[in-house]
Amino acid sequence: MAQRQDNSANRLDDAARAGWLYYVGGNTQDEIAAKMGISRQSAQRLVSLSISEGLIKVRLDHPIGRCLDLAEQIKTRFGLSHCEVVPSDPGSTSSTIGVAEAGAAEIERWLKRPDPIVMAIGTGRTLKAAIEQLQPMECPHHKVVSLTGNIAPDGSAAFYNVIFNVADTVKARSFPMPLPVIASSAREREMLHGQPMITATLHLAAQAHITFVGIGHLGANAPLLVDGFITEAEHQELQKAGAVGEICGWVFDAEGRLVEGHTNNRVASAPIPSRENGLVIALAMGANKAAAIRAALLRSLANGLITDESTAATLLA
Amino acid sequence: MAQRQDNSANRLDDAARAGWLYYVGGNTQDEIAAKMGISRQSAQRLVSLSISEGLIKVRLDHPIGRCLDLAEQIKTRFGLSHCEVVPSDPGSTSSTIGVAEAGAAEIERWLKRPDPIVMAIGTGRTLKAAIEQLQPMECPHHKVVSLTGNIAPDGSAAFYNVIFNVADTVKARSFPMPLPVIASSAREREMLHGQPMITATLHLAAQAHITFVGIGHLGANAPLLVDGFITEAEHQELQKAGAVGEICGWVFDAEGRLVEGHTNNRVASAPIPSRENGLVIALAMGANKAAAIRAALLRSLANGLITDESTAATLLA
DNA sequence: TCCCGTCATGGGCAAATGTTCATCAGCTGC
DNA sequence: GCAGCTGATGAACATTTGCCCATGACGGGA
Repeated sequence: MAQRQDNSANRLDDAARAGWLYYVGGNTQDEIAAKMGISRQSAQRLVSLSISEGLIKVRLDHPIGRCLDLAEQIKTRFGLSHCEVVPSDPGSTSSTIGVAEAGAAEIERWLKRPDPIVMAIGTGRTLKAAIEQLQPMECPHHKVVSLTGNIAPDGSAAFYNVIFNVADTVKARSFPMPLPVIASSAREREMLHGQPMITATLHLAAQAHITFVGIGHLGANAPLLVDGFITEAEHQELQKAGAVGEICGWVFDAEGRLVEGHTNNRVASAPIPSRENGLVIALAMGANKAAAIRAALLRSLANGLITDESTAATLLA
Repeated sequence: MAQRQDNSANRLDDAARAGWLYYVGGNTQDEIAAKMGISRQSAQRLVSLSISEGLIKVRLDHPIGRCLDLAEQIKTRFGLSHCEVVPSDPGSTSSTIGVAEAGAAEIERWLKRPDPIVMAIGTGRTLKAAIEQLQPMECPHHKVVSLTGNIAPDGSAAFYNVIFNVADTVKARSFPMPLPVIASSAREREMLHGQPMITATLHLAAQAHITFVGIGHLGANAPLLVDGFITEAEHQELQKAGAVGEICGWVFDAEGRLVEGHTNNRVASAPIPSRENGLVIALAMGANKAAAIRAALLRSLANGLITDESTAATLLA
């Protein structure tokens, strides 16, 4: 067992070393093989392992003119405090590519501040992808608070709740919400929210200086539905009620108005923190989310956005 | 002029976009060429431009990354051909931890070579610890030669002379030096070195392709003193003469110059093999050795180093 | 003890990448 | 208007990389 762990730890060490030699040191795989005393094929495997394990992180440090233009236009059109547009890869089917990296960079910028801040974190695939790009750092002076419950309907941990990942990576004090994401009734929600610890966490969330949220759509394969937070019937009801998107489970229509009744009566998430006193940045891209994003921005459910070029163009069209 | 700026800005924009598609998007250069409507060669040039312009930032998220960075800095600063930095264990008081293992790995890499080589070996605690980590192997085609005598002042075998251990473990032909470490006089040294077998061994040592040495300090509890190779009086004289360290008994000052006279007149060790034609790797770590290590590297008494993170940081400070 | 599944290894090959070189467009100065 | 220079371009070639596969080592279980 110890042997096993040694081996796998060594393997990662080796992968890191190979990845460093390759990407930072600029060696060829042959050179790496020679330096590490292994075959070229093994070196290749280590290099590729260093990528697949996420040891190597690549970031682009240059604002592309067109993206800057789009960002500026979106800021003006929707009255945002912050907007970032990353290049699109027309061929890629990834729904987070680029936005995750840019989101991570923005989160890091906030965490690097020496003065203590409260950062609120939503949930979702995009946010999770962003968190995975975070650089490990030491931020014991910041507080990171989750806006959503971390219990899935089947009782397991909600997979896309990322508060623990964040806290682990940046060593900040974390405030999860030990709640279901959507309660079984309005009554239950009130009861849960009445618990002193939850109340305190909700209070903290409301004070967040900076918030990062994902935006979910409510079309076919809506994340809320796929992840089992709502039933097929509820999904159809919500669609019938005009719902186009959701943030932390809070469902809104094409004008960005929260849908009255339905699941919104039972969502146990904290309200989206104030956009008057703080910055709420949404991370979202993709044609199928465009309507949801536009709606959220119209009513200022978020006052910041990180998206990609083609989504930005769609929003402006 | 405006035109010029536009062009160069566009070019950087394109470079950024190409670099992004390549590194973040994972496209091939052919795909980038197609998407951007340029030839593959142009795409290649843009990608390479994005690197040379520093637009693309690669980061390695692994403790080992810091070590590799330090190693690179030390190589540059001291003009070394080889440098390896192992992670420090802040809690450990061992003076060889990590370095011994890394040294053993490096020795093994050399011994794995199919073409015959001459490996010279110094002496000391660190080196002994490294040898103990060696994997048994069959290397009858290599020669291992000792740089130092193996007779302690009291006539016993010098404890930290490791040539026999090496030879045993790797089954190489070994060439020990049946001499005292420090002769009783310069005359005696000349006489001893005049013996045909010794002369042959010294000649062999001078040709070493690869040499591993330890570095000793000359502060309190200097190994030379503790092991009885020099007297308390000699120790004080050496310190007064500015000595800060020694390699194989050859004492040098803070600039890495061999101290004239004193014990250096009587040291029976072979001279340190050529750093022009071969690689001389020093294994050393620890705050109390830092001055000695720095001195040795400044004058290129060694052109390779294996050390630990905190020592590396000290060397660069 | 032996069998079988798992996994690392290195050979071989196709794809991708990097480099060199001849060419050519566009600009500068005469 | 023209020679000369600079820098971009793509063809051709050399190198490097990614991947598949046969092989063999290792470990767990019958």
